[in-house]
Amino acid sequence: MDETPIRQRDAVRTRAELLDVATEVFADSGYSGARIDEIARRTRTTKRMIYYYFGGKEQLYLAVLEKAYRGIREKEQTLQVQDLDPAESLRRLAELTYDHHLENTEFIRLVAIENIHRGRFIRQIDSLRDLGKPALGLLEEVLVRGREDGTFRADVDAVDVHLLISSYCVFQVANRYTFGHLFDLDLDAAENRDRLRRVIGDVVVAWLTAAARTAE
Amino acid sequence: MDETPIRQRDAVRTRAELLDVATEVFADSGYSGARIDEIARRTRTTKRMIYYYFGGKEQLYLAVLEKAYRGIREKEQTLQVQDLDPAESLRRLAELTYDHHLENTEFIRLVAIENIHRGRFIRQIDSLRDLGKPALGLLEEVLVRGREDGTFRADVDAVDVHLLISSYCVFQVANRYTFGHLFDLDLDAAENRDRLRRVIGDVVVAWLTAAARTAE
Amino acid sequence: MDETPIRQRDAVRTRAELLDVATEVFADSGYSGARIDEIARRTRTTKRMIYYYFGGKEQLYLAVLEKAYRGIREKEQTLQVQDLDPAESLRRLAELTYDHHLENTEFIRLVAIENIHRGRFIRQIDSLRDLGKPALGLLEEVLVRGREDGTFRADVDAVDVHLLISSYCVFQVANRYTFGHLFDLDLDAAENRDRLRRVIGDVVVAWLTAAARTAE
Amino acid sequence: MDETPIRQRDAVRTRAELLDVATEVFADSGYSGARIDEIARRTRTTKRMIYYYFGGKEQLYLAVLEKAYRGIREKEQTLQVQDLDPAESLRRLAELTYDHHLENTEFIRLVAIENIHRGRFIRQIDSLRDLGKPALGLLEEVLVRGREDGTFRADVDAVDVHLLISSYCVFQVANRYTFGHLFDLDLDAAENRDRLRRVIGDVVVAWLTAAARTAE
DNA sequence: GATGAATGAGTGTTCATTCAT
DNA sequence: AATGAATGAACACTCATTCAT
Repeated sequence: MDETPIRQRDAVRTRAELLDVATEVFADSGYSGARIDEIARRTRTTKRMIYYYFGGKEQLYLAVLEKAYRGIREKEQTLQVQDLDPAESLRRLAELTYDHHLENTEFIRLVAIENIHRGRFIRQIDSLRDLGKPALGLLEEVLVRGREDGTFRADVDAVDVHLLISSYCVFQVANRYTFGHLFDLDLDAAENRDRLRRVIGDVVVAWLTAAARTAE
Repeated sequence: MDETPIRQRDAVRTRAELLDVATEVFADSGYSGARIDEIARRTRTTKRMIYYYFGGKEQLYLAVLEKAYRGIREKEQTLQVQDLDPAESLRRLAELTYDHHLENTEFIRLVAIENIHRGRFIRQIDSLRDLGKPALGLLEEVLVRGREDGTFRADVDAVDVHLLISSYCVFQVANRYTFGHLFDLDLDAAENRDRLRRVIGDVVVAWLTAAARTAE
Repeated sequence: MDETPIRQRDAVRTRAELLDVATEVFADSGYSGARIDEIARRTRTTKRMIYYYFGGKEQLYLAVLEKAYRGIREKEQTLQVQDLDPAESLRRLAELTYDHHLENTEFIRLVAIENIHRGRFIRQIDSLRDLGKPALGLLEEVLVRGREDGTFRADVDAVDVHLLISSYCVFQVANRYTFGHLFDLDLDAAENRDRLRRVIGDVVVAWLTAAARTAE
Repeated sequence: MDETPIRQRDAVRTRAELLDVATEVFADSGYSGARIDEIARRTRTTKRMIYYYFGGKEQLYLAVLEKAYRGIREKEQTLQVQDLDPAESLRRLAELTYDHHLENTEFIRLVAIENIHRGRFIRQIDSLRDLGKPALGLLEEVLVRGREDGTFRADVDAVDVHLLISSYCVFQVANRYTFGHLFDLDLDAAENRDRLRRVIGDVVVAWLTAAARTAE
């Protein structure tokens, strides 16, 4: 099946390895803090190859960023909540998002790094523009079902719900160190996770159902 | 009245100026990305003074971090919500926090940077340990009032409410660039602010009042 | 014959040149006083190369130290005194050592520098541990021959003889400036050398033969 | 008796303290390696005072050097060997010199440092020129007595004997680290001192008496 | 006489990158 | 396609010293 010549297959593998290691290093140290030398050292190749395959530090970072975003969106596509009632679907969606974020700390860190740089790099990756929107589709679907059966208030946008859920879940990962230090609470500890996951479910359901009930 | 010698007054001013400029530069470029030379250049003094007053890049960053946290907590102390009923107090608190964060983007950025470094620096500043806890006092007070008059559910902790509000408000600032790029929504735009502020108020009130009503 | 690529041959030459110049500069100015910039300036390359080839100032100094010691020991191996009677062999050995030291002032200076640093650097060079011992072999041989034919006293160790000779010869070079200033005697002047060389020969022969005669 | 005003007495004490600490630091680290800041830190005053009292690093070092040499010569004046026969006097002188050097390692180190700098500093201190010569007086006296009673050979100069003894004794201190490393012999260890002291006594007596006996 | 504040010039080191085959 | 050698520019930091009262 795979008729790619050995040399080329190696090239592909080398490229992939560089990308993986670079992802780790950038996520770990930030863009300025990451060292080309360290990336190379953690690889079976030399740093010369980074220039050969990617052209430079910035292009390598761009490749890391694009791959990370694509990977995360692909995983999101697999969420399944259709067979539940609207409120339960919403709660489920929030809690799956919560788990999803805790499992992808590397990605969340890359996003934080990118924001430190005011989105200077992501703005260069056109293919990522509006990449988020499809992710709203599933949420929108749930909201429509909830509005139709009168469970959910009608004045809340899918993007606002997404913003709320994302904020909460991203914060757990992105701000875990300062929050932990100041409030003496380990957001990453297993014993807190169930409660923290339930909170975001409770919150979104309460929010979406609140006004609806009020309107009764 | 002020008999401090001129030279010493200058010293205080020079130190303060260095700290202010360093705050800007670190918030702008991160720890690794910040340049001692740039900080000095933007000042009336030379980079030699950074070593004279602070000892080095790391100590300067630590001073920046401590000052930023102290400043933010002092501002928080001035919030006033006592004369409102529990739900309105809570909404008010959330919305004031929202404004507060949007006005202190530099601080939020420093916090993000610190988290990229896994809290390595903040951990060295003992005076900041548990600095957050007093900030919970006001919120706790509101929750107690709400529980007492039956408005609020009793099973929600102040720290969890604070986590929810902080997440939402921090995200607005910290993730504004990537979120804006992916969802084509400018979280910083004036035309969105009122709605976004109202959301967090609605959310916390809905959440805290939801179970109470349910319990009826 | 030599199929080493030009680039690599250059590399070897560049490294060697750096080492030679560094030897001069360290011997001249001591470890702290030596300047990386000056070493580079006296070379066809840049100071960047010092870091490329050696890693830093300390490693360069270590390389200088090791090379200097190895060079000196290699030269010592070439001494020939077998065909003389014990007393003449000993005198010859002392006088050759004398000449040897006067010809290697750079090495003696490096040794003095290293002692100022309490042997902190040489202790890191395992390959130099016990490097001196082989140097004792030749001397030991002469002493044995002298003891066997009754010329030499039997209660003197080779290492003690070596210590005496070394002391005298090293002092000529290492303390030449202060001794010259205080006693108005130029230890380096050609007109003094013959007498000073004869002294150490006389001394060791007198010492080793003294007790033997006494024992008669 | 001492009517010096308090302020001036303090000045004298401060100067003396600076000199003592500077002696330690220079002897420890060499001229380039010594730090003005460290000297000040180990003092009850500030580094500004070094400039006030001495003018700069070089002048401080010169003061240290002069004081060290004067101190050492004063101690040497106290040696007493008159009441022994020539050979025993000579042996005694060599062994006292040996002890003297082992007790003044700081001075020996300063001398080594000065030689590293090719006597550049000591040459500026005219008062030290020929300071050594008086030290030869005692030795000269012994040699004369020995020649007169036929014990000592007549063709050996006091300065040559002094050179031999000095070489041996200085080496014990100045080269103790490298010699120890290469020959695995601790020149500073108590268990070696008696033997090493006896060696220099044996050597000079053997040397001075050898030719005399030969001449018989 | 005494001193806290300030500093210019350099010091060892590191960075991402390109040269030359 | 692949690579070992080389590098300019910048980097954080330190030194002995002087300013200004």
